[in-house]
Amino acid sequence: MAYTTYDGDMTSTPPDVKGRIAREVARRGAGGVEPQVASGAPVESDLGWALGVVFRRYAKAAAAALEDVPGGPRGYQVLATTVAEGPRRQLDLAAQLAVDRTVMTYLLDDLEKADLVQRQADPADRRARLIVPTDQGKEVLCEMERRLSTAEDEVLGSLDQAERSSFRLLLQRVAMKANAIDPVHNACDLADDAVDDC
Amino acid sequence: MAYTTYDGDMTSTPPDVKGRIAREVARRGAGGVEPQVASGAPVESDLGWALGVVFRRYAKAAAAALEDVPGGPRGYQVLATTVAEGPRRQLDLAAQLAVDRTVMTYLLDDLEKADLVQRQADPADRRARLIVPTDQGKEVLCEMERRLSTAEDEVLGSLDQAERSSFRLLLQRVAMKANAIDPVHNACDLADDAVDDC
DNA sequence: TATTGTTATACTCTATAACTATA
DNA sequence: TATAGTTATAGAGTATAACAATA
Repeated sequence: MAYTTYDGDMTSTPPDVKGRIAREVARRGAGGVEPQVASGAPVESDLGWALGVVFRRYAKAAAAALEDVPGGPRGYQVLATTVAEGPRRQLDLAAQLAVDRTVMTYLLDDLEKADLVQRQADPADRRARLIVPTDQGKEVLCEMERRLSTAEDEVLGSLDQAERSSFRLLLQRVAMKANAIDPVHNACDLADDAVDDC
Repeated sequence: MAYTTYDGDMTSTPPDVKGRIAREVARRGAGGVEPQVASGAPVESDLGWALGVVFRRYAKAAAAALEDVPGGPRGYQVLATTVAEGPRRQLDLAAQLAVDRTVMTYLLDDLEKADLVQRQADPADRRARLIVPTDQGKEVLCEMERRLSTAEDEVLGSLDQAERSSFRLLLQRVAMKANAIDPVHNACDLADDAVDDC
């Protein structure tokens, strides 16, 4: 029957929502004292469920938008990073994108086969390879970003413009903090050669 | 070296953030016309990255909080659902939690082994099994919910009280919409026997 | 000796298919 | 015949370990 893919869990149905409501009702119905949460707004309490649903929905939309890119979202990330930050060594790229270096090998094989990036010898270290985007890679990236932008709008469809930016802002702050606590990437050098049109 | 686990992608480092900044700078530096986004707030635009980071962080915290529950977050969900909604048939539970029925079998094996739930014969259909939580299961659930609540607070640590509830509200709305578009569960009958203290 | 990148292999988790027992 | 649940197995995706080339 094929259900959705495992996603690190905490997604799927909101058990707590209903659970908490049920227990709320039970307490009140039993004539118990008003519990901690005063109002009847227990729905907003299930962060895990909401987070999972939204994340899954976005991941799905993004995957669909990027389906023809080798490696999917990861291929996009490699492309986006190398275009934005210039040539990167394979291992650095792997670390920055939180991809195992062995996986990075396969990923780059696919991207190179599709002529989106190239592996070039690093003049400074003959062991290392520099990953550089091809012209076609840059073009494809532009298209991808357009599609991703559409996907984002789709996901946030229920919010008006003001709410949308408010949500993004709050989410961003939470993300920054989370990323600071448990950073994914260490190499945070913002050195850059700028990139042309898009 | 062991990196993080694949999570459906779109997580890890923010390639677009830097990318868009770089391209913004490039455009302006080149004396180009002011592009669509007027202000210098391109950071808030990377929904995918922020969503991924926050989701991953929460998933990690939740998994840690639930590490001693068989099946982890899924085991918790089974427990929470059966406690909140009463006995459920195995297949219904699987559908509701978006878990394959074959996976549900293993999951319940583990939960039953740990004496958190029981499989009981359904009087109405001798093929079916009703999943009911044990007393110990209910107790464990209470503890789990306490821990999850702590985990939630941790994740939202950078927001003050007002921002926090605003964020939850907006997220909830986005989630409701997403869930409506692509519903995970069909059986939305809110029938319930209430449950005792917690 | 340590590091970059590759390859081969093992492991984890999920989905498919075939089976038993009921309906 | 169709459905609830189980089992075995195949499949996708990731991580580990051993290797060649270079530092």
